[in-house]
Amino acid sequence: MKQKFYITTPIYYPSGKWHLGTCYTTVVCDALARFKRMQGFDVFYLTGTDEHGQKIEKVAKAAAMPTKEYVDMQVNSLIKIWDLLNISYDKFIRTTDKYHEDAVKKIFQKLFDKGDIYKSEYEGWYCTPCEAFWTKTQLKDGKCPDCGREVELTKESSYFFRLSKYQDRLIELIESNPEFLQPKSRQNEMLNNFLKAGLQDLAVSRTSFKWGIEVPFDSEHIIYVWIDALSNYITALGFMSEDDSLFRKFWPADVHMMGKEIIRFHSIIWPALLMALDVPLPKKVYGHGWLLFGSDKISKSKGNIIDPVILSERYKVDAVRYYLLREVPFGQDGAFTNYTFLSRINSDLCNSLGNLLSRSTAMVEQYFGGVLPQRSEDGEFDGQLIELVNGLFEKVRDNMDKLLVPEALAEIWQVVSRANKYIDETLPWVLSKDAAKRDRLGTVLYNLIETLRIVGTALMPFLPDTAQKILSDIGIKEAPTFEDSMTFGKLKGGETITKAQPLFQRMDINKELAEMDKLAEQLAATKESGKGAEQTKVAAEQEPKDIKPEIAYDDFAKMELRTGEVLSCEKIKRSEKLLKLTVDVAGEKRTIVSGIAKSFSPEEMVGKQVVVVCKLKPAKLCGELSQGMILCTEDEQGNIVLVNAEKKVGTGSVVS
RNA sequence: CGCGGGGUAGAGCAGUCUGGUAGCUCGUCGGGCUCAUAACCCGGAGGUCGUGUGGUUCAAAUCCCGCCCCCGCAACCA
Repeated sequence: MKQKFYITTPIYYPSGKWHLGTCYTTVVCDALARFKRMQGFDVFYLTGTDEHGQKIEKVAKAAAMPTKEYVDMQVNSLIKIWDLLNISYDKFIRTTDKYHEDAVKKIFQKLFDKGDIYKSEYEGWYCTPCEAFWTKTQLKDGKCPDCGREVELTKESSYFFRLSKYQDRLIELIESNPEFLQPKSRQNEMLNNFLKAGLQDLAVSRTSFKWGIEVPFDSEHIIYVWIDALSNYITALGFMSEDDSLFRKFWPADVHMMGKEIIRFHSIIWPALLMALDVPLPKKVYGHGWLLFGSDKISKSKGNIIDPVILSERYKVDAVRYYLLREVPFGQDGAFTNYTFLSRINSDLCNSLGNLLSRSTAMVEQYFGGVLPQRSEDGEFDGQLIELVNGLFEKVRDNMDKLLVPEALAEIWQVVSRANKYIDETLPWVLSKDAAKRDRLGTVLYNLIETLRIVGTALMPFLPDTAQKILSDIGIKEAPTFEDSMTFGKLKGGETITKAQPLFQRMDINKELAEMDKLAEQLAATKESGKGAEQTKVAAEQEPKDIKPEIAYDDFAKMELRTGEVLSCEKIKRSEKLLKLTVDVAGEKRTIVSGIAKSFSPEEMVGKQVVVVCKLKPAKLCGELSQGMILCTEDEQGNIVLVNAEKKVGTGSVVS
């Protein structure tokens, strides 16, 4: 019987714009799923969306759309991204799917009947503008951690899950089963911070919003995210439905993959829920690190492009997949920059891999008319190459089994490098000039093409398009099996080979970085003039923290900041957000275009003192040339607030 | 004293458990080659391993102690 393998991504929250980070987990899971399938496992790969909750309700309202329409739109765009990225998921679950909602109700009912859910009161501090409850520990200086305003002690009726009851079993689970929660560093974090500190029962319903699944016996209450979202991993398999054959076949999950920020829910709440339901626990919960989007030190780039669609269309899907799979050390954070992205494409995909394919196939075409010769005369250097190639699959498998995806890829590139070196050692172009060395030449080329076959096969789970192209370039039509790939020497000879077109186009990095800068500027400009403040704010919140590198004082000193006085101000017709200001800075009149129209009328700006960034390269916004920038910040509601000197000072005063 | 991770060449990382020649990728410099996408191959330069001229030891990046700095977590950010 085939062994099964069930792997899941988290379900994603469709409240903002999708970006590269969203793709990371999904691409990693895809490579793992494809690799397992290739080994003959019966694989079920689940991904999906978590669509309920107050925030979705709000965002949809801000976008002036019915809630369901809004999530449909978001989900469609996500599915398009998955199609583009060649994600081979077996099922896409939406928490708004009827079967999921039904199963969640049954789960809730079952836990209630069992006594693991009870009704009580949720005492918390309520922030009226934010419509949010906070616990005492969440408050910042006794005020709302979101907006900083006063909160009032309020009671809300709520259903509670007896999480505390499972505390000891959870501690036992993590302590006695080190495989369950990975990487290991998270185990102590969970144990010390939460489990041993004592678990409190968990509020699992809300009355403050409507967009969700109703508690089956109490329509006032909506089932909160814990039970609604986490249970997707079993409802997707038909748990508590008429047909639960998939559940019986695939559960428990082999891996729940996720970003490190949500391992707490998956290693504490989720197992506890399963314990309460008498369902076996998943085998592994893995919290990977983040892809951070910092500014680009080396290129002084203005912005990193993190839109997966734009990147895939410009540089090919497999370039994006490769970057995600290779660059982020698993279990740690990795930083995305335009520069590291382009470098990876050039050095690994073009120079090493692409060039190997290109030079190898070119020689078969040139020296043997495009027909692969047979292996007939072994020689020096062959042994080392063949040994490395023969060991490749085992190494890749070992790494993949440990979820070490970048390491698995590194092993493949070891072989690619060795093959490039083999060409230099064997000097085929010298052999080609001596008729007596024809058999040896044929063998060298055979060895290269055979190496490419195995490399191409090994790449299938990671870079499906590229692997396919490599294999078809060397005359292989049928998809190879895992078995075939294990051993060197399966090619028969006689295959038709033509000089391959480049797999990836090599780029001039500096030029390309400049292009990316332009692109980033255009994107920023459309964002500026486009959507409403609320949506932009939500999208911004979704993005991970910007980790900026430290700068020297000198770098700071390069900026010239001066105070200025607004002499006149008018709206720019073509834009919702832009105002055109004329500002006096030390007697010099500058035109500055600023995206503050949502918060300021032109009239109220006149006469105000502002801080101006002077030496900024002028930029055209909506056809108007802007010579500088006005410093602003934003409050919690997304209102723009001007940054200013404490007292009125003379115009043109330097800010430092 | 909340818990945890980290500080190693210009950049990103391995090595630390089990002390013994500090390694990998990218970049940089020099050489080789001409099959190939100015790619490929070889070699060099560059590190007092955060710090204390701290302790243990024949020997410390590694073990112990003190200090400094960065980062993550603390009830839904992939």
